[in-house]
This record gives sequence, structure tokens and C-alpha cells, in this order.
Amino acid sequence: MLKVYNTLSRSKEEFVPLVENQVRMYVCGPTVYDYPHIGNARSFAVFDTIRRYLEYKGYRVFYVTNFTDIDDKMINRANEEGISVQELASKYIAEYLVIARQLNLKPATVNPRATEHIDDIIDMVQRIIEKGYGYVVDGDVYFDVSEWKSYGVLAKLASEDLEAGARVDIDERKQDPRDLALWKAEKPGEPSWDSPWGKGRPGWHAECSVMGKYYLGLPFDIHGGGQDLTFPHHENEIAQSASAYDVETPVKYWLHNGFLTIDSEKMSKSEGNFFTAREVLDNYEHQAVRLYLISGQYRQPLDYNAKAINQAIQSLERIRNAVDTIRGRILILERSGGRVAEADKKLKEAIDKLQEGFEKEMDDDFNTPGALAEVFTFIKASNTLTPKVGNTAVLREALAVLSEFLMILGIDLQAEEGGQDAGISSAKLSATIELLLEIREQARKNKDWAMADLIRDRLGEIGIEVADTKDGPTWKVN
RNA sequence: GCCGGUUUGGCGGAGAAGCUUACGCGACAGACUGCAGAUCUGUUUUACCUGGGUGCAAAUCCCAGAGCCGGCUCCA
Repeated sequence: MLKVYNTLSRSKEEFVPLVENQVRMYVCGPTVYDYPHIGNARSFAVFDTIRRYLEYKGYRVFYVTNFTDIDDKMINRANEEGISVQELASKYIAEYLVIARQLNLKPATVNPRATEHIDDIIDMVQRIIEKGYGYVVDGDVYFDVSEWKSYGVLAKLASEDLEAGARVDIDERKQDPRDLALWKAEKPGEPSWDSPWGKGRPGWHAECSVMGKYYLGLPFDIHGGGQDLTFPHHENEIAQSASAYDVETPVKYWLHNGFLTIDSEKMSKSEGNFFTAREVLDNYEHQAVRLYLISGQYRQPLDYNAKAINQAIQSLERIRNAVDTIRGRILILERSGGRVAEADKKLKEAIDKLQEGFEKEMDDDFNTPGALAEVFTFIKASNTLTPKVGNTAVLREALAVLSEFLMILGIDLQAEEGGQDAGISSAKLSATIELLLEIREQARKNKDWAMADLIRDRLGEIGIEVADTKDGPTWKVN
């Protein structure tokens, strides 16, 4: 039974989707005004793993993650860079997609952009006004928090406490300082759209309400994002969706991932203590970065430092070695023929144990470190048993199960270097041929013509033609 | 002020009453080995913030306290 921690109830709940066998899930994507940092990457990786596990469990998952491509930050940055907001968005969306691929994120079902849904946003704002929860001042539209009695359900913030908050905007035009902007009137030089209240643009939280409803319908099952979005973003989203569309609980399960810290301090753009995902991915192997990002339980803080990444690199190496051991054993058995051995049964038992253990851990609010521990327990058993296994079927099963589970965690054994199935770059292929020729030259020096001819003939059969010159051998691919 | 989270061995990090050798990384010793790599075995002698309490039994439950981190309208 799958249990998930729901921010709404502050407790683990049994996961039961609203519609049998399918999960509708929305994860707050990036505001595309800057390079994503490694903390953003954690969020992406965590929800990707959650999504993949749900799919593993047999659910059909509709996974929506948006690009917020219009807001204050977008406008400011576009002005700084001297480009249009649209150009800015394209630039950083492209960057996001590169990082997504490097982190092995499975593409979302849809990646909608806020600016594609301006009409829907206007429609929602209008509904909110009609229901009596919004008011218009000089072309701005505000949400009237004092009218919305359940404001604070998610963040568990009582209204009075909010008023005491340190950073509430002081804006004379708001009836209540807590009120949030649903629609902002046009200012000179800003992108704007026509609306019943004059030219303007959407407020900060409108787009997620609208796109969630548009693509998934209300209510839907899972809404994810970083802990810092709990308030105000998600709180406001609930207020907007619930009031506009008459849905008491727009989202059944709210999932929030913990922060990534640097020296135990929250990493954030406003503090300036951040690494971009780009820097990290350029410096370390992508799969190791992904492994690092899911090496802690998703709700706990995760500290970023070189030691942590190095540990992930070592762990990944151990995983690969184990896989290579299994693949190597398959090669040997294919050459020599299999037989039945005592170890076959034992390895099969270890596979079953892995399956059971992995699911048990992941069923417990996606306990990825626990799940990894199960993988390593299996690897230890496999390393001992594999050299004694006589039957390729069980080895192939081990590979299949291992690959499937690692893929849920975002580690793709088929990708990049490593493994006989991985494909090989032309640089590596060349180096390999050079190596063979080096060996052949050694044989020629020793007048071991049989060996030299064997290498040349066999390469020829593969389609690689070797020719000797007085300065050394050459080769070309036919 | 209000609301959350967190504190586990040299490090990272699970576990939420009894028994987990958790797991990984690191270190040391050994086995295997033409060399290298990989792998295996053992060790790293009672790791659970503090003080109370309830249990036959507490890292785990309760109370109090301390440290650290975060939210309270920029943020994943």
C-alpha cells in the first residue's frame, strides 16, 4: 500500500487516486527568467522519480509541469538583458530542456506556458469577481482574502498571523494587506493583454490554478513543488481554484520537497548562495548528479557539497561494476554453454527480495535512500552469486529488474558509457582499434605472424580493413 | 510573535518499541590475482542532542529544555 505525506493533513495518508488506475499530477515548473539552480534540479528529479514509481505501480500518469513565462521577474530580467520577455522565455526554456535531458527526466505529458492561457486566466479572475471574492481597483484585480474563510488551510497560517508577517506588501489600494493580485494593470513598457479591466497581465499565482484545471480538471490527485511554494503560492492557488470553480478541495495530495542547502543554509537565488544546475552537470557525471539528488528522502533537507557528490559517484561505480559482472557472466555462459547450478536459485531469491524490499521502501512516501539500500543489498548478493550462476535466464532477469528499478530512480544503465549494450562513441571505437593494432604490432615484432594475421583477418570480417605501410599500420572502415 | 522541520557511528543516510550486521562512502587488515581492475571476508570494540517520565523493554512513545534550519506574499 502506497503512503504519501500530504502537506494538507501534515501526515502520511494512503494514496487512493480520484479515478481508479490513473493519476493526475501537476508540478510547479520553473519561472524561466534565469538558469535553474541545483535546488530546482532536486525538485525536478524528486517528482520525476515519484512519477516513474506511480507508473511502475500501474497507474496511468498525466504529468503536467508548467513554464511560468510572465511575471515581475521575467519583465525585470528581460529589461536588464535588453531582450523581449518572449526571447527571455525561449532562452531559458531551452536551457531547462537540456538540463531535463541530462538529469534523465521523463518528458511531461504537457509543458504548458502561462502566456498560452491568458484567456483562461481572465475567465478565472472574472469568476472570482462574480462570486464575490475579487474586487477591481484602477485596472488591478485583487483576491479578497478576508472573504475567503478557509484561507490558510495549507500553510496552517491563521489570518491574524499573516498580518503580523514581516514582508506583506504595503499597498494602499488593497482592502487588506493580505489580499493578492489576480491581475495587474499595464505599466509602460510591459507586455500586456486586453481584459475586461483594461490592459494588463496575470498576477503571480493565477497560471497554476488555471493550467491545472485546464489540463487535469478539478479536483486532481497530486500537486507538487518545493517547500517554499507552500506559502503563498499554493495557498493562493487553492483559494483561487476553490472559489472560481466551486471545488472545495482542488487537489487531494500536496507534496513538497525539502530544500537543498549549502553548508546547511538554504540555497536561494535571492541569497546568492547557489550553484546553477549547469555548473554542477558540467563538472560531474550526470547520472551521479541524479543519484545524489535522490540520495536523501525528498522531504528532508539535502546538503550540497563535493563530498556528497563524490559519494554518489562511488556508489554509481559500485552499481555499474555489479551490472558489468552480471553482463560478463552472461558472455562467458554464452561462449561455454550453461548448466544448472545451485546459485541460480539463490540469485532468483535475491531478485525476489529486491523486488519486495524496493517496493516496501518506495511505498513509504517514496523513501529513495531505503530503496537504494535494497539495491545495494541485492548487489552484494549478486556479486557473490553471479560468478557461480549457470543459467543466463536468471542473470537476464536480474539485469531487467535492476535496470527497471534504477530507471525509476533516474539512473539509466543503457545510457552513456558502460555496458555492452550501451553503444560506443566513435572516439572509443577508434581507440579500441588502435589498441588491437598495437597488440598486432607487438606480435609482428615477435614474428608471431599467426597472431598478427588473426587480428587483421578478424578485423576485416567486422569490416575494418587494415593495411601496413613502412611507417606503421593504417585502417579504415568499409 | 505565530507556524513547520530537524538533531543517528569518521562522513552521508534509513529505521519509529524488543532482534535491522540497515545501506552507502571512507579507513585498516586479509583472501583472490601474471599485472591492473573488480569482487569477497573481517575490523572500524555499547551511533542514536540533553533532562525527566511511561513500559518487562525506548534511537523509536510522553513531558520539558537546548542546538540547527526554514516559512510568515521574490524563491523548487
